[in-house]
Amino acid sequence: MTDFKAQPPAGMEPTGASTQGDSLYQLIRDDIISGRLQANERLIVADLAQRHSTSTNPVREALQLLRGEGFVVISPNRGARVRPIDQNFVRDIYEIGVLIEPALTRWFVGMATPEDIVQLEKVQAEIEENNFADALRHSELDTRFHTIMYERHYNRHAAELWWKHREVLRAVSRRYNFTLARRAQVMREHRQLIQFIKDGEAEKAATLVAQHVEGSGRHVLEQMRAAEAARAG
Amino acid sequence: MTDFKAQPPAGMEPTGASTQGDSLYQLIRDDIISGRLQANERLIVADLAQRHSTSTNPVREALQLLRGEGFVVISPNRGARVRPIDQNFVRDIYEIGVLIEPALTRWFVGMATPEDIVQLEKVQAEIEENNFADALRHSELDTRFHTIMYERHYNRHAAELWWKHREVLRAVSRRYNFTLARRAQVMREHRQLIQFIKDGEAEKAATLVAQHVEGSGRHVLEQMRAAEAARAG
DNA sequence: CTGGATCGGATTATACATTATTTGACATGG
DNA sequence: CCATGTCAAATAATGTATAATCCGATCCAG
Repeated sequence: MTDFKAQPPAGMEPTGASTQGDSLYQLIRDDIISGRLQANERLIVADLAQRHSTSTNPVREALQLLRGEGFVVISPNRGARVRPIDQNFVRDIYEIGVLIEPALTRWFVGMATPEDIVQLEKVQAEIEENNFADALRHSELDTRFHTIMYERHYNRHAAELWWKHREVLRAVSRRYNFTLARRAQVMREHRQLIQFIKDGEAEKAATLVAQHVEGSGRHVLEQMRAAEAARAG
Repeated sequence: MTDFKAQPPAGMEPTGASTQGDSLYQLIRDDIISGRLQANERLIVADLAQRHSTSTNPVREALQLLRGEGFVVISPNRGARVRPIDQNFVRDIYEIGVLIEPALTRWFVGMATPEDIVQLEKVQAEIEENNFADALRHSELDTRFHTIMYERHYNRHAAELWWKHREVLRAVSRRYNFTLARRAQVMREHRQLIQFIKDGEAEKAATLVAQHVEGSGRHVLEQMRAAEAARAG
């Protein structure tokens, strides 16, 4: 049984935080993602420090990190607030993905070894086997699939950017389900992608990935819209 | 006399820092850019606090900010170091620019008003008038030129990313001169770009911008290589 | 509506405790 | 003698605690 916790691409943890700052970052981020913290809610340093029984310094550090990832907005002298993860936010990130991922893919096609293909096929087999039964697991596997392609890219900046965005998107989409249509499409595109990589069809692979990411974004945005409509109606 | 200090696109200061943290950020960043701080030099919190006569807290904050912009590398329990702004670093950033800027441009072409065109032409006129005589001024004007195109883009993430990268690149290229060939090319491309925008030729404008950014990156990298060779030889 | 008074909380300043890393003296095995 | 390993002191990072200031928002009297 393979574990299916998504790992950040080798040698690129989001670090820059100290031990405690880092775990605080995790905790607060989870609170934001899970919705325990409302959108736009104020994040009061003293409160957070007390709630997690630390002093204020680590809290500030964690907030800075969260700001960097886009989960929190800080305005000088007015403190931090939970960033509302709204449709615009998600759209922005997907759009950047549509621009960057094809480039990462194009490079990967030129560099892929037979072992890489085996890896991809193995993960894809797991995805098919799981067949969306366990949503969380699907998310992790899907992330692993793309990580295999991107993690060795020479452009560390681009790969890092991708990973950061990926984490946000994973957090968001965790709240929704895949429609049947989307499930079929994901499978189709992954299989097709593997084929293109095998054939060394860099351009086709890149185009496909652009579609894949865009489709994924469109799907999540639909879900968000639907959920919002439900809430309003 | 227009001032030619490059302004961040409206409503998007990179900050999130407090007054003092912010000015420290500026100061340290300048020290890094100007070379007063060596590559990989350790940034000791207590020292910096003393040098700038503040306490350690704002210094920590400033370092976090600098880390976010890529000027500083922080490793847990080992503190902060000046990030060597090497060729890979610069290449990575330009490559991302080549992916993102064309998309921003494409949108701008569809949205540009006559006033925008006037603005662009005015800045371009200033650029031509200055004709690279004052390098710093050229840099600011060139930045302003592109800011006009990007600052109103609906994708705030993308625009912000562009701006952050722009600041780094401006810092780096400040150290070098434009070759004659590059000067001519920049002028040509700007003029051509304005024309495409006037004609509503979004695709052509996008392609041209990709070239423009790539050319700019290539040029800076050449300079860096040359400088390094000179240092070694 | 306008100019303070007030309040919450961010920001800054200190001082100190704790912990991890680095350094250099010294010892040991080859 | 040199390479390697060990250990303790020195160095800084990190975390805690507390107080002083400063800023922005709100309330209130005029």
